[in-house]
Amino acid sequence: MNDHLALDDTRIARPNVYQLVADQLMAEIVDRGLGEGDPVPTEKDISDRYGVGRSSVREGLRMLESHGVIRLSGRGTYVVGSRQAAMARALTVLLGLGAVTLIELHELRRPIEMEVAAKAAIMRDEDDLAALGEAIDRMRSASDDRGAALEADLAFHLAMARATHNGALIAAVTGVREVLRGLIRERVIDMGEAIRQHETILARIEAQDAEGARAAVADHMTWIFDTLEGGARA
Amino acid sequence: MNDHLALDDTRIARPNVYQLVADQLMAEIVDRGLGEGDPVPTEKDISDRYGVGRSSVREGLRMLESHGVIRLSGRGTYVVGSRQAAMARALTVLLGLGAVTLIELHELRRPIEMEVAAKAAIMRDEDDLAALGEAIDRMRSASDDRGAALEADLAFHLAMARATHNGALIAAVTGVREVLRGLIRERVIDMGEAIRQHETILARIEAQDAEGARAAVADHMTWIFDTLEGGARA
DNA sequence: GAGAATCAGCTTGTCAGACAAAACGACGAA
DNA sequence: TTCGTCGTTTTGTCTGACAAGCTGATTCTC
Repeated sequence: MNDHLALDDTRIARPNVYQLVADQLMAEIVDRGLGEGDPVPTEKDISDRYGVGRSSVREGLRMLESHGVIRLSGRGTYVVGSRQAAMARALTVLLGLGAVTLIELHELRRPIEMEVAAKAAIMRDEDDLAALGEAIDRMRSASDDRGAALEADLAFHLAMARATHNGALIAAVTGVREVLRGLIRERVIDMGEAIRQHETILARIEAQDAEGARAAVADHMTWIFDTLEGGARA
Repeated sequence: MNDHLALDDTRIARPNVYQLVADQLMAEIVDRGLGEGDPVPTEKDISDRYGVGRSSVREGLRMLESHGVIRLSGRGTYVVGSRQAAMARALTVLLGLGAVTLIELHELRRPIEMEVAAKAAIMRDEDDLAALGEAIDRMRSASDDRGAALEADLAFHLAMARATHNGALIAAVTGVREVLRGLIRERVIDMGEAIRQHETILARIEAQDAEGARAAVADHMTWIFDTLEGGARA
């Protein structure tokens, strides 16, 4: 009731209550250091504490939910969502709008993964190497279960992103991974060759050979692209 | 050990009405080919046509609004938003959550811009070259107005992305650009040097020299990073 | 007749209340 | 201890209400 703003000069828009609720709630999540799965206050709680109607609270919650900042637990209450979900949501929207195709998305993925490999070679620690090795082991042991093998494949790329210790690269790889997951699942992939390529990449990262890792991932991306595009011809 | 089925795949999710409204409305925008600024049906119209309450319609609208798919026109009604807004929104959320820092974002930007330059050198047509040249001209003529010069700088990078004719690269550059705009605006930049670097990049693109363009952008990104990081020490 | 003032209507913003469905928690019974 | 019951809590959804801002038509004034 104390909002008295001048709106003629710049693009300053009078903030809506639902927007304020969303901003405030996000600040609260960050300030309290809430992590994935931690409970979010109930609608009534927020409504009472901020002195706003439940409709406005729900609209604010929808904004956070659509970015994956919060999600509905199976039991009907809200909890904090994944920290990197926002990128995947945005890419899904762009695909839905037809502003981006899967081929184009792969052309964006390629330079990102190459940079990730180079940076991972420099920044990786022992835990990162262990995670990368474990992902390859899972690819080997699950070579008869295509679904599990592909999950292990994706886990390798995520572990490589984590090894960079760069949040933006992790978010980008995670987002692209989520969106491509459905596409890749339908393709027939030569798992033996995939494992060999991942081993090469890991060897370069282990040797802290940034340019070697970058080149190995470049080859890997080219191979994946050819595989996917060949299957996509229909 | 993880042999039981992941519940993600088999989970039965009863769709919420607001989610259905958001999906349906987005499908309607795509099917009708609505572009930026085109009007979106009113809340009452949607409510009547879908036979759902206005609350649910508003919650669905909030989901689309938070991704930039729709926005409020100055005149109080909804219109279709920018096609690439979703990426910028996602990055803003990630920054707000503290999952990404501006330095990390720049480390993501660098390989993307390099790939953009290389691809632009191959894909560019005459219109693209004209747009790139015009952006540099605007940088020159506005060298006394720092705000206008920076806008022209950003316009150059956007024109370069457009020259790739790849929606994913355009969205990525646009998103990063929007988020970095605020940061860059506060920094003192040597405009003469910036113009020289842009001219070098354009010359390589014009010559269809993909690797030369990539290297020129790499130098440009390194220079920008040093400038920003120097100013960020506080 | 031309222009200005007014007024009715539409659209969004916000709140309050109502009820159903699902889940939780406490409490007592077997 | 285990199980079933029942009241409470929380989300999902709809309806109704009113304020504020804008649009467009009508009416009034010169």
